[in-house]
Amino acid sequence: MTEEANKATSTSTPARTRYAPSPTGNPHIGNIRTAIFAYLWAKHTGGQFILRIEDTDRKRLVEGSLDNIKESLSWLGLDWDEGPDKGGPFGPYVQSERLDRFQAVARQVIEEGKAYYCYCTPERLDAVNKAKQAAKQAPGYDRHCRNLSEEEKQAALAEGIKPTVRFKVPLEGSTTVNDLIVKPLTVENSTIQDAVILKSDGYPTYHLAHLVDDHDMQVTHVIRGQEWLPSAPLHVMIYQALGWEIPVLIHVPVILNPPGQKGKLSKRDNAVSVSQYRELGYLPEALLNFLVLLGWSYDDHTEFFTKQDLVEKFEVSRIQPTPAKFNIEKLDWINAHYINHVLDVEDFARRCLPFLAEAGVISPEEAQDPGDKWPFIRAACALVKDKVKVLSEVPQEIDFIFKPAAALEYPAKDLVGKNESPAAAAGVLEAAINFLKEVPDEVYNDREALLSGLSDISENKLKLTNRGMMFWPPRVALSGRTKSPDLMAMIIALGRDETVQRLELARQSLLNQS
RNA sequence: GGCGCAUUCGUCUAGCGGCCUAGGACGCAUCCCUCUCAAGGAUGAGAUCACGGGUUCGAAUCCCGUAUGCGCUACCA
Repeated sequence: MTEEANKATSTSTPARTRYAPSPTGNPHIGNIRTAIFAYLWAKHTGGQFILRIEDTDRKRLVEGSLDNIKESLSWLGLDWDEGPDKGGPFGPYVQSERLDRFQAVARQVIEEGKAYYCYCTPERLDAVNKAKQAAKQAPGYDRHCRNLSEEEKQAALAEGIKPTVRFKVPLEGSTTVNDLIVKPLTVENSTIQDAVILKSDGYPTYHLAHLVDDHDMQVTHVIRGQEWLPSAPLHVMIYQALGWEIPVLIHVPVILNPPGQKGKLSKRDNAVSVSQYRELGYLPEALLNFLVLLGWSYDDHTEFFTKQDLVEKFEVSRIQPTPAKFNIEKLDWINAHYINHVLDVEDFARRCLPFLAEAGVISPEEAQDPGDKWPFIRAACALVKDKVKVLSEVPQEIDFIFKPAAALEYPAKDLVGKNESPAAAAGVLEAAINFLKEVPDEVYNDREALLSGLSDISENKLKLTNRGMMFWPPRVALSGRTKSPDLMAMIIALGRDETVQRLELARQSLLNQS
């Protein structure tokens, strides 16, 4: 590692990083991952993470975006130290509220002869582009206004044209961009356009705005998407023109579509926003864990990281320069791991509440405050905690618990299962009913005791050849399905009355059948 | 079209010149556990490190070309 890189990744100086989205809708999961990297690096070094809103394109604003952005970050646990409506020493943190500053900087560079007013109309720009393309030249601005005479300027102003401001790119030499994860990039200055830095409506473009703000807000590491790499040389030139120190640049690769699909992760066939994953039943800790591992690794074997682990172990230099494909199967695995092995029953059940309400299994009021029903709901959720991948699967897995016994619908032949005849299955049910009716509460509510009690009936009383024959009919009778949660757990969760009633109902239907 | 970045099992990755006959994980297959489904445990298939040239005693690791992928080429970010 070079000395410069060493300094850039040093943890002895607190880093100031930022997430600077445009309020143009729900933030894309790829941008969110970039935000995660920026957050982790700031926290790892004991620095600050800044949220800044880049709303300089008035045409693309989408109502409610800011709330979406804030909610996405909050849900994932990415709290920002400075930002809109939170404030901070370098506010405001919304670019449309900083116009004076951008315009002042633009004026300054013009006065220093490093930028100029451009009076070209969109029509002329378009014509120039077309002409260049027809001549098989690279498209771009022809620098027509770069050396306008005083008369020409006056004439344009007299016409009422509102000029833009363009940066005067040096005609000769080359510019080098140093990036922490991508190799140094050197380009000939002659290939760079005189980009617009201030639009005719008085708003800055990204090139000016982000740079001024990063400088003013003392951002030390610019962590952004790789789509910015081609314009990074321009940014370096502007920094140099301004005489400002260039922050450490880190261009993070994009996230690609899953195997089989081409291109960047797109919403056509995939969920691309944090809120979508939330609705699909993914846990924030799992999404965070997964996203971080998409393009970053700690070592050759660690897969699970809490936010705390990540803050401790995250290194920007270990971000992969290669775009990664989004692989939902791994996300599922990670999510299942958190549900099955990290969450406790109480926590899990609480997180299931909104999904149960959404599916109509419980009422919205109960989801808000389950009250007396909480132990029952919790027990129901506990039944499937170890088999579910996402929270949204829970309702369909346990709705049978909430239905009245008579509402369970299933083919009577399912009850027979491994038994030879409906009569045999009915016999099993009868024995189970008799047992469960009479057993004392301590036994009824003890999983192990129930198991041995039923096993005893199977082996000694009914002389069945395997336990499956004993457990199958009650399983179907209680759940109405052939794939169900643990039998003992269902018996306990349903309670004695409901259990016996369901078993009895099933027994009757078998008797009618035979 | 031009410019740029990238390239290790299907996927995410470890690897920063000899420890690599390339390691881990997801997924897949088989087996074990077992009252169904999961979970868990074990085993296995799966990459001549995109391809072709160099450099070197020695290359997945360095250099150059080609191919492929991705990005940029706006008064959008």
